Amino acid sequence: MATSRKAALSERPAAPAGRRPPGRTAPKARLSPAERERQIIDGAIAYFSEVGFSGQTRELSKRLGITQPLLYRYFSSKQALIERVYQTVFEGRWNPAWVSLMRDRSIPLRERLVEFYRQYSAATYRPDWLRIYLYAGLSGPVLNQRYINHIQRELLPVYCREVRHYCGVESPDLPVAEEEIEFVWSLHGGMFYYAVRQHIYLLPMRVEFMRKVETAIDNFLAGARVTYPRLIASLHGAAAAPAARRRR
Amino acid sequence: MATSRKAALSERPAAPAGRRPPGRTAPKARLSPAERERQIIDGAIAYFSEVGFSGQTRELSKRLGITQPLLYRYFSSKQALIERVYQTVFEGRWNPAWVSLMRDRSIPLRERLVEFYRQYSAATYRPDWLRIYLYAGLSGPVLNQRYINHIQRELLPVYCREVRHYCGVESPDLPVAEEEIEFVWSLHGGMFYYAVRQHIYLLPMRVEFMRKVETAIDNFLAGARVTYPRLIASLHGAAAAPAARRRR
DNA sequence: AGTCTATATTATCGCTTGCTAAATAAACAA
DNA sequence: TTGTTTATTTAGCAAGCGATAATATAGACT
Repeated sequence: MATSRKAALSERPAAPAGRRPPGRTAPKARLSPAERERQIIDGAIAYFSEVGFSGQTRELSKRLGITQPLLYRYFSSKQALIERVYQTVFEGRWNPAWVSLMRDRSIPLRERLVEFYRQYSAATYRPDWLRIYLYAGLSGPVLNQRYINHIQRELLPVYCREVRHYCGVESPDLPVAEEEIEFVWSLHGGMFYYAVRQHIYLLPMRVEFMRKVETAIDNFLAGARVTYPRLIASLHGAAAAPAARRRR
Repeated sequence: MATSRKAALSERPAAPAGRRPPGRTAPKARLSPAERERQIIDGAIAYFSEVGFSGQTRELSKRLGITQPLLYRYFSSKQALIERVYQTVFEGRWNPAWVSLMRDRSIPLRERLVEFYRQYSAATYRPDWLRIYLYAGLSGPVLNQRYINHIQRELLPVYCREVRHYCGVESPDLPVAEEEIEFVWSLHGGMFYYAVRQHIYLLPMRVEFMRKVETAIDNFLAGARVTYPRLIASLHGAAAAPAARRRR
């Protein structure tokens, strides 16, 4: 990400590379393939997130300060570049430490959730990520399915077990049910839609994000104290009956 | 443009249905301008919601069973057609009765909310609406801003006052604050994201929508009983202090 | 029927777009 | 220096696209 900023700054050099002062980063001249590739990907993320994937390769190359055929030396087709953009954005911004954070019972659950959304929003609730995420979803569900499934398998079950613990209804033997996953999706969805309103619809947000996060988490947890035990009980009733039968 | 206006004006009793070759449904015959226009718009909604607004007019006309130049007899440009699609989708599916429903205290608030989401989801949480809504937001924020502002001004303040009533903290003099609006957005956002996962990402939803709605509303209201009075109190503290001074 | 008007089609223009081949020039090795 | 390599540019094709003018024809009216 720091690299993306750096690359963005080095756009639009004036002089057509004539000489190369030693020790100075030449703005436009020959770059090493790795460097150039990186620059193209970063530029493509910025460009496509702005105009969508129907944006033209000529305009992209113009913004990069290179000619359009050069793109095809590094990517065999526009589609190949697009898929590289997807991959970079989706796989590059997930932090596995978030799962550990969520599991860390030395911190009150409320604070864990607040801290998680602070970090998660800093990584993904940004215009480029959100726009590419939505463009991707509209052009084909596969990548978003993978992303959602990742969250649903890695993060949310932990989330659920911690909410169980918080509500005093720990059932280590009872696997996390779909109803529970869906239950915590509600909280997550509220945050996501805030980000969409802010960064995609560009609405003036009159309540700061972290303040909203705290309010939403407080309400979620206060409600969970009441409704989560009921939810677990209904699952026990439905799931434990056959299990009990098996036990006999 | 002139042609499309003119065509729209000559809105004859439509359905000329009398002149049909006996025993054979004429597939491609001349239609009245109103009929043809309607057909094009409906086809455009289906087509663009599927492939996005960069879809080609030739392919659209093919699906409609007409030739491509005919589109230009009814719409001066592709952009004009697109804007007509926006207008039809966004303005055509909002039901003002939802506001009255939300205000109807002869029904318990929980049931009002459930019923609202039953109706609202039937109208808007559908692939075509959601896709056009997202495509629109990505190509420019104006229309979505208008839609969100509509919800935010017409529906959510009512929503908030009913939640106040539910939580026993009615303050008719205290205008609905931004914090309260944002508070109820959380609930709404959770529903929206469910719809996106279902209809855009095409994920297998293992908890039925209305069941999720009930769980989410129950949790929202149970939490509100605890947190909403605190929220209102903090607003009173901030807003009523000057008012109290005035009272003296 | 025959006439006329507006609907619909055929043919095509001009521009854009993804992509490629050949030419150019910067870096490097001898 | 000279030669080799390869990053980069110049030039351009072929298909696709929005849009228009000219032409044909369905259907209403007398």
